[in-house]
Amino acid sequence: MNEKLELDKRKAFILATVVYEYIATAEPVGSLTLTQKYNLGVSSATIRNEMAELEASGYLVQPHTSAGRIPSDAGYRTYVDRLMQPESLTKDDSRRIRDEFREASRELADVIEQTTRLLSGLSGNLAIAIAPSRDMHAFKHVQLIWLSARTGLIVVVTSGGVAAQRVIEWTADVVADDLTRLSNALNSRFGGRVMEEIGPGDVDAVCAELGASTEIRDAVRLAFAAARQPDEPEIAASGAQNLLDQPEFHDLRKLRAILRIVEEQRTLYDLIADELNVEAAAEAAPHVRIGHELRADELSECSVVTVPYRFGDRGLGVLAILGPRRMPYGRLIALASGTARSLGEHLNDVEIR
Amino acid sequence: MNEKLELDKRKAFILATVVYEYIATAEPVGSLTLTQKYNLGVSSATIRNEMAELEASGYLVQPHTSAGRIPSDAGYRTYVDRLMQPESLTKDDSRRIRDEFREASRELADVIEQTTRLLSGLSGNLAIAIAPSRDMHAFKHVQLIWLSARTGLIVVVTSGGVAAQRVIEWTADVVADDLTRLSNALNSRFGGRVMEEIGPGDVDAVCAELGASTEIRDAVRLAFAAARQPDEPEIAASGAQNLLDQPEFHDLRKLRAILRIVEEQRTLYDLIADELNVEAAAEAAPHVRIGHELRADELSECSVVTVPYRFGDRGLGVLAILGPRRMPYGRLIALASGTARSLGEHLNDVEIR
DNA sequence: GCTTGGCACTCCCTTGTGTCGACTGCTAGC
DNA sequence: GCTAGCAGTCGACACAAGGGAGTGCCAAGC
Repeated sequence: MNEKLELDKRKAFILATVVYEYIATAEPVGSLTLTQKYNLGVSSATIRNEMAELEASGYLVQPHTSAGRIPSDAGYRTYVDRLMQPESLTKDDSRRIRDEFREASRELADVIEQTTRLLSGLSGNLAIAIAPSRDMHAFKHVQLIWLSARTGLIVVVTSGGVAAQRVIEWTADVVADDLTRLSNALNSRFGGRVMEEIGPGDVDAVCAELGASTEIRDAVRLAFAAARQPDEPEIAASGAQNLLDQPEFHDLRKLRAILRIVEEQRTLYDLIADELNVEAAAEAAPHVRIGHELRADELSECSVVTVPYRFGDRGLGVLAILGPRRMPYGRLIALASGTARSLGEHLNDVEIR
Repeated sequence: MNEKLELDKRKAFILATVVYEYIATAEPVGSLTLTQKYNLGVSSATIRNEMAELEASGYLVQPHTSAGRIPSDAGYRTYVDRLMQPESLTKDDSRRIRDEFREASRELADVIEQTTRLLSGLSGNLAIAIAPSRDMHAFKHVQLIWLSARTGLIVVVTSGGVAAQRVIEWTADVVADDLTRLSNALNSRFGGRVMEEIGPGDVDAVCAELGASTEIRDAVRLAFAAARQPDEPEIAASGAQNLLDQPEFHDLRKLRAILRIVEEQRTLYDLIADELNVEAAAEAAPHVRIGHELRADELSECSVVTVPYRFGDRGLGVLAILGPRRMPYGRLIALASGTARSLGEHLNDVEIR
């Protein structure tokens, strides 16, 4: 790969057209195709010269001598950053998104999953969603419920809904009144706070005041910990079978590598989650990572579009679309952004105030 | 397909060996292979005659003239029903199952998913689990929780854990005391009952006695309905990428058809759920369906092993393994049965009494 | 009458060959 | 700087030949 010479207008147009055409056809693009299908005003020989220079500069590559050119990572990157024209949602997509969220669940986990289904259906790729971070949720309510002398239930509610619930078994008998008093004390102490402000120490303090047993204290601690940070990352993915339609995944090894990533939620989470930190402060803008930019060999022929979405000022989640590098970036960015916006609005609507 | 003549001992052995060998190698089995790898005491010519008769009777088929034989659905069926020797769990599998459940979650949805992960890992196929039916769960507790004048939370607890929870918004102000009184009334009325005995009429009666608003009544009704019968079937599947390793799924069309079935939970549920009814009364025995017995064209080259599992006397779920017809039935039946047993025990342990 | 060795036959799969077509790079001329 | 023309490269495809695995059948043997 040589020096990246600044692209003159014609080179830029040729590069953009090659990317566009390759995305559409999945076939290497030759000089003749370009002159025939697009009005370039010059002959194919000229295009050949230009394409040779674009290849020397690292924007295009040639699969083999007698084939046309396909974009390199750098070619896609330039296309996405500078050449492509932004698209907006079509009326139809817009309507489908609106309709979907009109009937969406109030339950966070369900919403997340439903959203990936919607987005994978619209985009024809694999869609992923990470639930909004919970640290900024407002504490709403905690209730310890007496089920029997040796069992109870604890429920923590935040502005995002039921954030933790668990059944507890105790080794010593517990009285219902004690649980009620503790619930009341916790509620009055924590009311108005944001979840990230409530640490184990705060729980301990309240429990100590009321003389709660260590068993009860531990249960409350665990519930609050789970409310802030669930055991497993809250993530959903769907539409893996869409990838089968893409010619680049007809190679079984690549397909297997990707399916493995999707089934292992942890790696999937890691793949997307850096967006949570990077973009936390910045404006919620779509972000595209192409091929090797994903820093995963299995994904070197993939691209990912990520869009953070806001849950009021109460947390940040991420939507993502994963597909072949040869993806319609403009449309997918519009889809992801539009869906993220509607998702944010929906979450706002179902927020507990 | 002709008359199914009763198999004499030698035919039975040959059929069993062909199935066994084909399961192991995925290659059509010829007469020479049989005489060389297995001690049959007769020449390959004799085997050829026998195999021709087995084919005439419908137990074997020949992919093409110059190939060996592979089992037909009927061949697999006979193998599974009468020829195969039952296997028991290996020490190693046994240990892995035990270890897994030792650390398993108490949360039903998590357990189900964890189980499919375990079973797909052990079996190298696609594993599916349907959560136990809830009708026989014992009602334990219902709690209406006041969050604010216009919002509340309702939680229904059964012997299986938290069966329903939902946040409710009201259009008229609600007083905390009313919710508490209603909770108490519902609890004392329904205590000791089984969920299937609690209908909307019963809820209405209690609400009417306490003069609860129609809004509150509807919320309670919905919560009880959801506790008995969730909106979506509770089902989990994992290990789809295992199927990629099987040569029969290297054909992309077949693969896509199967992935589609797996991603559509509804069809997956329908595929497995008849076991719930059929086996409800019978003893919890493994059941194998082979090829066309599945009554789905896309699955004509697949088999499914299903094993019901009991949650005490309180409900019935199903574990299933889906894979190519050419699956190691003995091992998979042992794995599914063993996992189902451990799952039942685990659920019993975490049951709320 | 069952079994067996032998043999002709079938058909898939692999390999090799040749043709075709797409595309390139280069050169000479405008 | 652009273009037409041309030779060269290489993959895709079709086709034929050969090898190999396996069969069915038959005649001979125990």
